[in-house]
Amino acid sequence: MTATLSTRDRTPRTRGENADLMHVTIVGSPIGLVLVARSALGLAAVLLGDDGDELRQELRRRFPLGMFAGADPALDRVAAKIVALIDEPGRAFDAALDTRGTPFQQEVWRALRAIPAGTTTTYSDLAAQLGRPRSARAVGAACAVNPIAIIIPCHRVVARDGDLTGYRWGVERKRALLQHEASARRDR
DNA sequence: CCTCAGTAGTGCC
DNA sequence: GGCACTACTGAGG
Repeated sequence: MTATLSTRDRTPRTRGENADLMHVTIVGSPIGLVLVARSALGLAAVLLGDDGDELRQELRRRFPLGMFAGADPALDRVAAKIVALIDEPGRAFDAALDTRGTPFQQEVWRALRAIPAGTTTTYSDLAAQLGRPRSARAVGAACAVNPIAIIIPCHRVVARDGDLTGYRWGVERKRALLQHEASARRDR
């Protein structure tokens, strides 16, 4: 089927170029700091890290022309939901997303959202699922630039041999997320 | 354990 | 259009 993108479709060169305003906040969580950015269209970034300045730099790298403002009530609610989702991975998250990427990236990110908490898939399985069985490496590259951690659960993709391979925000964080999701599922 | 080739998508020139 | 990157994978040493 043809991908009908519910979010804005941008070419690589224009990614992040619109200079719209985003509200930004940084909150603490069991896995470190979480930067949350929200545009008028929805959640635009969830970045993980240990240092607030580094998180702000990463946000700037991803949205070179973005204009950033402090927290607002809608953003606070979304941030609280995200932290809750880290604690209870099975929880639903229904807020709108403003994902910006190439059509291929959008496809990959959409597929990632269908991976249930407590389970994993592999880069090659995901590629096959998208009808591109030889694109495992490209899938990995798309995961690596996922702008919305946790909500787009790229941490649930592992190598075919079970190795965690990589995680934009640290393999140790990926391991922690997966272990917590596995145990949360057992507890149900 | 290692290297290597084949591979698709992306970004920079 | 070219070229050098990847969070890949399977084969071979």
